[in-house]
Amino acid sequence: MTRQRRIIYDALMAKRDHPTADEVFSRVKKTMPTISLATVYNSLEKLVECGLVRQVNRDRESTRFCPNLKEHGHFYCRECGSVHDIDLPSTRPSGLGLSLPPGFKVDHLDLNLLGTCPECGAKQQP
Amino acid sequence: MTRQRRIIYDALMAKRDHPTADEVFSRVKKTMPTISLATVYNSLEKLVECGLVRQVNRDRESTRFCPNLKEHGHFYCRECGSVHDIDLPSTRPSGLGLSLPPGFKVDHLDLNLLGTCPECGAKQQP
DNA sequence: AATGAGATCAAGAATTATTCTAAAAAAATC
DNA sequence: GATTTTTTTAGAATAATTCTTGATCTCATT
Repeated sequence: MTRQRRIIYDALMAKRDHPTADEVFSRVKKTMPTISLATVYNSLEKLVECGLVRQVNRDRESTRFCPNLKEHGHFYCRECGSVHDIDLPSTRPSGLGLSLPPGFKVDHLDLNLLGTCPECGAKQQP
Repeated sequence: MTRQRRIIYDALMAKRDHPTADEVFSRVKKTMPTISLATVYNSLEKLVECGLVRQVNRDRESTRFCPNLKEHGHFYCRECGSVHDIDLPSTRPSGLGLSLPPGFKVDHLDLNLLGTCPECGAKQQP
C-alpha cells in the first residue's frame, strides 16, 4: 500500500459509486495534484488484484470501479447514466435458477440490467 | 440489404458462433476480397439496428456478434476462450428471481458467466 | 546514516478497437 | 437516363488503456 494507492482507495470508499479511471483521477488530483493517470490505472489494477475493488463493465464503455465487494449485479439507467448495485438472490449455486448444460463449471457471473431508475421514471410520468 | 450486408449476414449465419468484427472481416474477405473493415463495422451496426444480429460484450474485449435472436446469456471458457449461448429461465419478468428495489424498470438484461467449458473440464481431469 | 535492491511513479509514446471523413461507387427515384 | 440519396472504401482520427523508460521512493542491511 503506497500513498497513492491509499488515496485512490480512500477516494473510492468516500463516495461509494462507480467512477471511471478518469473520474478517479479527477477526484484524486484534488488531494494529490501531481499524481499521473498511469498511476491511477496501475493502482486500480493492483487494488483489483488484491480484491479490494471490483471492475465493472458495460458493453465497451470505460471500465468503472466499485468498492462493493459483495457479489452483485449492476443496473444502468438509460436516462441519467447512473449505476446501481443490485443484490443477487442467494439461491445461486451456479446461476440464478439457470439450467446450464452439464459440464459447465461457473466461477464468476456478471449481470447487467438496463432500464430506467426510480428517479428518472418519476420525472417522466408524474 | 446491400450485397456486402447480405454476405456479412450469411457469414454469421453459416457458422453460428460469436466472431469479432475482425473475424467477420477475415471470413467475408474470402467471398468478397475487396470489402473494407469499415464496411464490416457499418454493416454489423445496421444488422444490429434491424435486430437481425446481437452484440455481445465481455468486459472491454472486442465486441462479438451473435445471430441467436432468442434472449440468452453467454458462457465464456477461461481455458479455450469459447463462447456458448445459455438459455435464460422463462420465469423472468424483470430478472431471474431478482428482487429489485421498487421503481426500477428493466428493459434489457446482460448475463455473462465465466468458467470452464465441458471440453476443457474433461481435458484437465480425465 | 549510507548503500543497494527492488518496487513504484510519472510522462509521454504506443496500442487497439472503433468511429469519423471525404471521395468514389452503387442504388433508388424521378 | 439524369439526379439524388445511400453505401462503400481507404485512411485519418479518437478514446481508453497499456507500455516504456528513467526518476524516485522504500526499506532491509550494513
